[in-house]
Amino acid sequence: MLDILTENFTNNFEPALIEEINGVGVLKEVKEGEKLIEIGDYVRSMPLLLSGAIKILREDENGDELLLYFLEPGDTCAMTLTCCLGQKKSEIRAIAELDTRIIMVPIQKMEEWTGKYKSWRNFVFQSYQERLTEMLATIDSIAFLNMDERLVKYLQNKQKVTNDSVINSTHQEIAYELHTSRVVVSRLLKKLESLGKIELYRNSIKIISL
Amino acid sequence: MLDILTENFTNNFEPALIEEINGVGVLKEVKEGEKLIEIGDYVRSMPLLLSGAIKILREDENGDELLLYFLEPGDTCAMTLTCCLGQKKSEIRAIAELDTRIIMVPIQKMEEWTGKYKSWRNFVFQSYQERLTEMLATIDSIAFLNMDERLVKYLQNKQKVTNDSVINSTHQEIAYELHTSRVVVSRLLKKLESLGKIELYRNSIKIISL
DNA sequence: TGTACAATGTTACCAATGTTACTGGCTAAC
DNA sequence: GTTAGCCAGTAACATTGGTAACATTGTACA
Repeated sequence: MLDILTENFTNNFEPALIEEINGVGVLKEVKEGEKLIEIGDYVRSMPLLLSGAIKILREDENGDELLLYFLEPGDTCAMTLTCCLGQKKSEIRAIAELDTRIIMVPIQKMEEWTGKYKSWRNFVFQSYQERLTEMLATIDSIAFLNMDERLVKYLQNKQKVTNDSVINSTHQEIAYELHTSRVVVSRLLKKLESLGKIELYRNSIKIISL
Repeated sequence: MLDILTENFTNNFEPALIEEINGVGVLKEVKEGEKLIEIGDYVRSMPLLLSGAIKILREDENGDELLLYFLEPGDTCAMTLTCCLGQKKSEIRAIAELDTRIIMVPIQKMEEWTGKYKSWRNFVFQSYQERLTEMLATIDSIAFLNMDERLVKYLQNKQKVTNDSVINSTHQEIAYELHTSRVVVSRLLKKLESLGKIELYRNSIKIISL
């Protein structure tokens, strides 16, 4: 695990900290589609993402979903931080977008390290910053863009995160994440296909150029 | 200033920290409507809000606005924190919603204190948490609610922040903050009035019960 | 007092999006 | 091979909210 850590976080963390993480952290592997955190869960440890990707979802009282953003290698979940510190329940759902490896660090350590390691503090602050920025981007999309533009952004984002120009999702799944209906997604995808920007197949979408 | 500080932040900060803030902080008074930060500004100091309220706005490339949330006494601007640390430009606009008093703290101090004072760290983390929570609430509103419900929330929020059941805004101003049009706001307000929930006057709205 | 202008009221219409319903194709499981 | 169920395409229609245009009212000020 020391190797993986050094490889992924060496730019940020001093060796002593890497050593400590290695001492208390627990490596966890999750399969694509597996749920990591459910809304209402209490969170007792903090994830450091080594490989793969995790999608963070919001849900309203009717069970309607909305994709907030993706976590990528080197990221941590700022929401989790706050949950840990405040002993609060999770406000979001986290699901592995790909097969993913994470290191789980107990909360107490995380608090101790903020006093002890400058690099850790910077890491935590940077994580918050990134999350706030992602949230702003999400707000921009919902507030200022039409559904067709949101769909394009969604596809681009998905391509980037999975590093694959073929997206293996059904229209229904996309509709959930954008909080719209399957019919609307089908309609807009068909339009994109007729413009030659994507190709549609059963259970998958091939991105040509967006 | 020491008095004001003790009064507003004594629950959070240890005396030594209050002392330090008192030493380097600069008291600033801003009038209602005055702009504190513009999108693209570099931010060099961090605001601690003593009294009044500040509204935080987002804008897209067309100049369309959207109200994100309000800062209230005891709050600080998490966006500013990240801007300071990362030497980034502001992503948001900040305007005094009421006559407001703030203490401006230089960035260098803020970084120093995160290593030195546990209470400061907690304050900063808590600020981030509150901001993330507010952003989630904003996302919920935009994504899951119709305009009539968003308008009601807006009015409730405004009432709470200003501590006044009379809202002194034009329909056009409300439309900007909700990112909709004046006609729509007028339409929906009229409906609320006919339901006996508000009373409409020129330049003001009186909230009866929402 | 009259004029100009800002704020609001109101209507008609349109575009975007959501909803419902039905179709046929594909595929896994038997 | 048959069947059941998921997936996608499509049409028809409903709803929400945005746009344009114009009328009316309130207010400041010449």
